[in-house]
Amino acid sequence: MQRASILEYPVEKPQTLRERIVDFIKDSIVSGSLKPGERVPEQEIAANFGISRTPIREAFRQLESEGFITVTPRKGAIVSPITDKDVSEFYAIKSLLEGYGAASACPKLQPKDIKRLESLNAHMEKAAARGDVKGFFNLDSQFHDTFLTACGNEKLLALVHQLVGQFERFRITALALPGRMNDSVRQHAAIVAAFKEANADLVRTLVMANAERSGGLLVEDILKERTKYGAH
Amino acid sequence: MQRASILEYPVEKPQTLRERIVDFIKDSIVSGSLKPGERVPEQEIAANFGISRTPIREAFRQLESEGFITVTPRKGAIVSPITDKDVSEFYAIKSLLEGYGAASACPKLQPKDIKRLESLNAHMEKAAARGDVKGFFNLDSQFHDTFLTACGNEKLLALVHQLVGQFERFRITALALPGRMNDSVRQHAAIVAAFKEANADLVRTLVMANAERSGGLLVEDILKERTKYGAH
DNA sequence: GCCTTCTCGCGGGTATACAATATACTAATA
DNA sequence: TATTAGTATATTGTATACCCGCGAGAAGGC
Repeated sequence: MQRASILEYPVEKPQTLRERIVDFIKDSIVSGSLKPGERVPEQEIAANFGISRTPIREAFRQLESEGFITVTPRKGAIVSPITDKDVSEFYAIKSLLEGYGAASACPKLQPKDIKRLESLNAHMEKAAARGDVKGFFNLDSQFHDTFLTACGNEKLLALVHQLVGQFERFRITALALPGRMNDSVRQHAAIVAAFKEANADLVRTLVMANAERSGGLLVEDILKERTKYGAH
Repeated sequence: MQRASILEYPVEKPQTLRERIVDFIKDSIVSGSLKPGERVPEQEIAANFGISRTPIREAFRQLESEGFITVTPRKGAIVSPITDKDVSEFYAIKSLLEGYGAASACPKLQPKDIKRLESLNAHMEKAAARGDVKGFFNLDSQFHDTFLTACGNEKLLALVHQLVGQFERFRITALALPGRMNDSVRQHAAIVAAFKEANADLVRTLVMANAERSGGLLVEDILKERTKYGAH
């Protein structure tokens, strides 16, 4: 039984094999090394990790519930395909939930929260300048989490996290679209200004616009890609 | 997410043992025979069903992801405790999602959908008159599903289903509060009228009010119960 | 030559055995 | 008597073996 000698994660290290497998597969899907529609055979993973199928099967159940993979009995698991409709629907929901969260957070936001938002956006501007999509993405997540946490609705926060986790690879694609990061920095600045004014309705509108813009651009991009492939 | 076990015709039974276990535990929790905080030992279930622990453990992973149980490694599973804060947060989110879904469905709703809504509400009125909470609940679910389906956002529908499934026992409690069913029938009538006018904003407002009223009354009731117990 | 059917093998579903850990209980000591 | 350390037991985590459904490919009939 190998113990603790596998791989040390920075902060929180999964305890059970199942959790490690869940993280591994999620990362593989999000990073793109596992593509939508691709099969995910239990035995192969078991062999690669040198473990039995049991923890892997349990990981599959969890990943299935969270929407990462699709399992058909007696046939096996594949990475869940995601269509432009899925993306479009996702952004509509994200926009709604974040808009509400932001508006709710508005009267509760502390000066230090505002400072944090400003600081994060400043860092995002730098990340945009050097074209650091991944860094920008992380800062952006923190930006949104700041007001989603402040709004106090923990279920909302958890729900948004679940959704964005599933669509992470698409959101990164959206940020990588030309000009999108700088665009987003400007939108964030407007959001912070609205927070300062404690204008909840404006905050909601701006936050929703931020999400919808990302979504709109991304769907457009996906359709363009599809047309390109369709022409071939 | 699994299909709702409520209105399901007994045509197709779950194929795998795991699915059967998932349904069984869900039903037990929703019906109240498994209480929040109560332990859910693998072995006991395995013995009762005369099967091994393997399918049960897989069912646990799924139930955990859907929020029904809470599993701590090497300690075991308990039915997820639900606080008044959870209920309050749930209704806030339900209100948001359904409000949006209703508003989106507004311009798309066909005459037959409106007729369906009216018919369902008429049946609800009868159910209310004879105090049939469970029947009312089923009709109410169909009522909401009608416009959530019409809105076309499948992810939204799935998300709402996941949430309401988890809070089913509380929603039934809410309906059982004195006068709530007749109250709800009146609210539904107003919603149908707004749909007929194709007034999307009004529809959204009314649908949100419908959810918030249930939530408010239920939280009130929970707090009252708690005070009562605290006095003992 | 094509279609049908049977068989076989791959892979997922389940059972069982074993390892590891948390909790309860006991006992010993201050 | 109270506290704590040690042990026993129960329960979860993991590994392995077996079973069976499903599809691919071979074999035989038309």
